[in-house]
Amino acid sequence: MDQKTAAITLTDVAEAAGVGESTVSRVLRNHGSFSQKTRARVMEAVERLGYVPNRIAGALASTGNPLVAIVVPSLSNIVFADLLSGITRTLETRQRQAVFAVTDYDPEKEEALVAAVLAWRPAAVMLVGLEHTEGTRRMLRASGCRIVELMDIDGEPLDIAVGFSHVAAGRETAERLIAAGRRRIAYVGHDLERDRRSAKRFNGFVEGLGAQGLSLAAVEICHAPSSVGAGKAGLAALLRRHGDIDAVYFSNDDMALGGYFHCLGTGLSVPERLAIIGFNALDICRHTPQPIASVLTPRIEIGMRAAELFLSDAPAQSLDLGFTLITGGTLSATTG
Amino acid sequence: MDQKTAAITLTDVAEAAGVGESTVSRVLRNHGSFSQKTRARVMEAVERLGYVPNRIAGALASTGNPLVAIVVPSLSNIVFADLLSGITRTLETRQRQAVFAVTDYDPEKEEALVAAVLAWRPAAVMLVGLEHTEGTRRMLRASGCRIVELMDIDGEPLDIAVGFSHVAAGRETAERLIAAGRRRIAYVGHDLERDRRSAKRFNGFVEGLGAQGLSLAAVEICHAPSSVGAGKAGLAALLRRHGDIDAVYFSNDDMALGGYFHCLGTGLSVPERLAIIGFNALDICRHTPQPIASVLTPRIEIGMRAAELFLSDAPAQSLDLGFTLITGGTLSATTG
DNA sequence: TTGTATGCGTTATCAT
DNA sequence: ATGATAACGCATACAA
Repeated sequence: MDQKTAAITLTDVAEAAGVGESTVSRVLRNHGSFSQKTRARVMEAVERLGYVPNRIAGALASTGNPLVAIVVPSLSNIVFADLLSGITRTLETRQRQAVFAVTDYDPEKEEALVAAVLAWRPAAVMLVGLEHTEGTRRMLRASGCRIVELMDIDGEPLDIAVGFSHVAAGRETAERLIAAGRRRIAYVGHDLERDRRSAKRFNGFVEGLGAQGLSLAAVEICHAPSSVGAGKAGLAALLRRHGDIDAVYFSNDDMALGGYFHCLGTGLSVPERLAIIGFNALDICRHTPQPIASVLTPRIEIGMRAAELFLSDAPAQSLDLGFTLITGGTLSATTG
Repeated sequence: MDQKTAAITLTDVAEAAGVGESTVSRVLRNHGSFSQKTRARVMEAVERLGYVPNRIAGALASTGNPLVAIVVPSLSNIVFADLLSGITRTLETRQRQAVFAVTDYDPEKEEALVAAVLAWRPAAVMLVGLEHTEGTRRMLRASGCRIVELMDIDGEPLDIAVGFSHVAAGRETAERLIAAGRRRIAYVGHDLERDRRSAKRFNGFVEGLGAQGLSLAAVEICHAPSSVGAGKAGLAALLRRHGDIDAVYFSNDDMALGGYFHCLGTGLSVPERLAIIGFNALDICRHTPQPIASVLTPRIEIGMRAAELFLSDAPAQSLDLGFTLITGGTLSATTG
């Protein structure tokens, strides 16, 4: 059932066109020289036979592999989907094919998956974050292919890194909250051990508070992936213990959205009684009755720039694409 | 910089272990027979040299290709991310690697991308929906690989189809709205030409209304991809023209969420004045102050089952995984 | 149990 | 401009 029609090959085309194999190869890749007449004959044969070049064979024979490996922690978070979009959009323009894998935020699994994709001898492997197991780092370095670490620049990249500083994002969020007059500030977050970047934001946030002589009034951590439900439950739990807080920093917008829904449901006035700020500036949060304050991260652009750097054979570097605080709405709409 | 360390090959390992190449190959794939002693020597050499098998060469040499191609319309919709998760999760257990591409809902682009992935001679290509260009269908059939069409079973599959009936989903939604006592029913949707499945739901919905002697009281279409913003603007526009409708069917949950936010923002009471129902049952919509009525679609399961069918070499078939109406909340919480 | 040789479908290097 | 031919790195008969 599989090979009903014995796959037709370059050789078949060459024969049908009455030319040599290398000629067909040259015509198809538009590389080297050939007359327009032979070109026409070759193309005719290709059309007639419905020939589809075998890239596996091509990749083996040629030096450069057109495959690019992408390894992300998750797909349920829109952030990584955006990243993927940016990357593939750029890759397509250069005939590159993406092979990808999902780690579920597990460093060991990441190591296994990196090993798996490396077996395809990709021209580059793009992965999220700067934290990897020693084994992962070793394999990556030994592979000789380009390595692109995405979304984070707080640390030493293996080769190319494209992202922004999560520590700075956390710190600036704290500063903004304080500038808005908030003092009893809490944090509601998710699994900090697995999501290293949210941990960095948390640290930056605490540091930002400390710089102004403040400390966290309360912390609620949900030991699970971020989700709207977790944010909602997290804020509810936190308020039960600390009814007096006046602002909450959520580990990301999914969590913040849940918190906001909790307030809507219980009639807690936002931002008067409680300010809310998240992270990522998801599209959804721009359309809630009150837009949710957040930090806009250039995810698609990160993906695109990362792919471009690799495609243009750029030197090793750490590229900071920054972020943008978006306030108003659930923070200081009227507090100034 | 690329090939600083000349990639080490099977031959190198064989030499280092003092055995033949085929022996190394057998040991590594745990296939055929070999003594434990040689096995140890081979593994030692593999470890020492840091050998990573070249799957490109392996795929070319062996008959079966471990690559599976996945072509989806978009990534910004969680639905497809879920689908991907389900597929890759299952594929991983069998050492299959996914190559993927995004069509942006463009049939022509789909054709080009299918051609591109086919060049990798995948064991299967999985794509969304049953509608494809004639060219796409021809290529797919000629390829001889397994074809898995996802998310839709309203039509003739090329090989395997796994999904549910969108027509039925639309029809049942209409029935439920009517059963809840709604009569002045409207529709707010997005780009029906590109998203064929939402068009099918729309048709089923209209048919469902017609069966009860009703017809659509108003329709608002946004000629763009679905989004929260579009849903919000769409409902606002619709209510401006038709203030008397008592229920709205949204093309999906992103749109419905936007509509719901519009109601929250303007104080329109839901579901008393206006019932809202969407499609997909996104996680977010389970946590809004009122859960948004919707149709739960088994996206992850569709991905998993699809991968399983292909892996188990199942015969051509159309597998209906159904859907589940979730009401309450924004529909008939008290209307009975 | 193990090694040798052939082939997979290209690309690339040479001649011609 | 074109055609042999040797890699590419592995799997797989087939022999030993």
